[in-house]
Amino acid sequence: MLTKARVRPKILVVDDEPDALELIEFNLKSSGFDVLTAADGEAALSLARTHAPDLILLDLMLPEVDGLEVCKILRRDSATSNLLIVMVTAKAAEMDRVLGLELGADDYVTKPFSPRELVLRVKNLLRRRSAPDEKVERVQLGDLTIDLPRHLVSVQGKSVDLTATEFKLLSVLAQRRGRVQSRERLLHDVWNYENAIDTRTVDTHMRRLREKLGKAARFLDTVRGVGYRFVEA
Amino acid sequence: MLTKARVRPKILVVDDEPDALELIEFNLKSSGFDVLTAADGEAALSLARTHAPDLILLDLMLPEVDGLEVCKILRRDSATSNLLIVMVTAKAAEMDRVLGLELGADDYVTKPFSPRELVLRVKNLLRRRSAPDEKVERVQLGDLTIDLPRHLVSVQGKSVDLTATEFKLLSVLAQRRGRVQSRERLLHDVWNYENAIDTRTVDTHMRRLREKLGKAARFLDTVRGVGYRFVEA
DNA sequence: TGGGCAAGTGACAGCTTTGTGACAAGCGTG
DNA sequence: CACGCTTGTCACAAAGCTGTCACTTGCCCA
Repeated sequence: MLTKARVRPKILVVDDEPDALELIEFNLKSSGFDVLTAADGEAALSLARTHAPDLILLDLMLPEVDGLEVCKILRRDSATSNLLIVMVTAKAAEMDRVLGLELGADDYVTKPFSPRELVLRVKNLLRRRSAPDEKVERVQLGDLTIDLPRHLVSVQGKSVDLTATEFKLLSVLAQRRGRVQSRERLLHDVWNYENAIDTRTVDTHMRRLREKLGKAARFLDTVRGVGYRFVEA
Repeated sequence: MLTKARVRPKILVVDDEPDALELIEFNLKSSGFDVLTAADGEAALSLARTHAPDLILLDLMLPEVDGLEVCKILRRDSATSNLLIVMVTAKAAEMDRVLGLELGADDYVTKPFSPRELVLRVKNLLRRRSAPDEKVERVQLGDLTIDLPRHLVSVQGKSVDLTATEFKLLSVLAQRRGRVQSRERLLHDVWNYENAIDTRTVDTHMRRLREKLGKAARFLDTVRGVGYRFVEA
C-alpha cells in the first residue's frame, strides 16, 4: 500500500541582504518550493522551530547572533530532521574544510553562486534525503502492475511503455486509490503547476494513459464535474 | 545453541586530527553505532585485530605508517569480514578512481563531508552487507558477459575493450538490472560527482558504450525524462 | 427531447530531451 | 616531446513528448 504523500518541500532562507534574499526566494519558488525567509538569526531560529522546514539555507555572515552560532543551534535542535546548506563568501572559502566539518552542514556553497546551481544542489540534497524512505516500490492490482523503481507498468504480464508524465499521473492516482483527485490537484502533484488554467491537459493525458493501458484502463474512473479516480474494479 | 543478539554495529574510526575524530565519533554514536577511535595506523591495526569492527573509516592521510599501507594490511588481514571506507582530501580526489580500485575500499568519501552524508553511507554499507544479495560477480545475458572482478566484457565470445569509465557505467547499470538510474545517480555512483550540472556527460558515455557493445547495446535502454536502464530483453 | 456543459478524441506545432560527431584538454607512455 | 588514448563539453540533428485547440460525444436535467 502506498503512503507517500507528495508535498512541496519547505525551505527556509536566512540572509541579511534583502536583495540576495529576494533573488534566492524567487528562484526557489520558481522551482516549486515553499519558501520562508529570515533576515537575522533570531527570526531564523524562530521560523525553524515553528515551521520545521525540510531544508535551511543559511548565510554565515549574519548580524546580531553570529551565523556560526545559529548553525550550531540548528544542528543541535533538530539534528535528524533538517538538511542544512551554509553559504559562505569566497573569501571564507579557504576555511571550507573546517566549516564543513565543524558545522555539520550537509552542503555549502560559496557566494556568489548561480541560482541554477543553488537550485540544483537543493534538489540533490532533498532527493538524497527522500531516497531512503521510498519503501514503496510496487503496486499490484489484478492484471495491472506498477513498478516504481523500474519505471515499468505491465498489464497481463506485457509491459506497457509510458512516458514520464503518464507514469507519474498513473502513480499518483494509484497511490490515492479510491479517492477522487481533482484536475487542479493532479496538475499540482504531477505537473507542479501552481494555478491551473487550461484544465484539459489532464484530460488529454488521461486519454493517452487509457489508450496505452488497454484493458487495465477500467481502473481509471471519471467522476463527472469533479475529477478522476483510481478504482479497484 | 546461542542465538546471537542483534548488536550495535561496531565502527573503527582512524584519523589523526582530534577534532575530526571527535566529530565523526559523536555523529556515529548519535546514530546508534559503537565507535572505536584510533589516531594513527598502529593503533588502528591493533584495534582492528582485537575488536573486529564491522566497518572501518580510514583517513588516508596518516602520520607514521602510511594510510595506504594500513589500508592494504587491513584488506589482507580480514578481507572478507570488514567493510572499509577511506577518506581522502579533496585534493587527492582526482585519484579517486585509482584509489577505489586499488585499495579495495567499499566506499570512499572526500573531505570535507557532512556528518549526515557520512552516516548515510555507513548505514548503506552495513545494510548492503547484511543483505545476502548483490554479490554479483558475473553477469551473463544472452551473448553478453560481464566479469566484474576481472574487468572483462565480451559479446558473442569476442572480448570488448572498454575504458575504465565505460566499464564502471556498464557495471553499475548491470548490477541494478531493470531499475532505471537517473543521470544524477549515475554521475554520483560512477563519477563520484556530488553536484552534477552538465548531465550530457552520461549521454556521451552511453553512446560510446553502445557503440562498442554492438549487438549487445540492446540491453541499454533509455527512459526518456528519467534516465537509463539495463534491460533483459 | 433538446440545451448546456463536461469529457473524449484526433491533430499538430513547439519544445524538451536524447543521439551524434567533433574537438580540445589531460594524462601517461614511449 | 610527440603520440595515442581517454574524457568532458559543445553544437547541431533527430526523436518524441506535451499542451492546446477545435471538434465530437455523451451525460444531466428541465
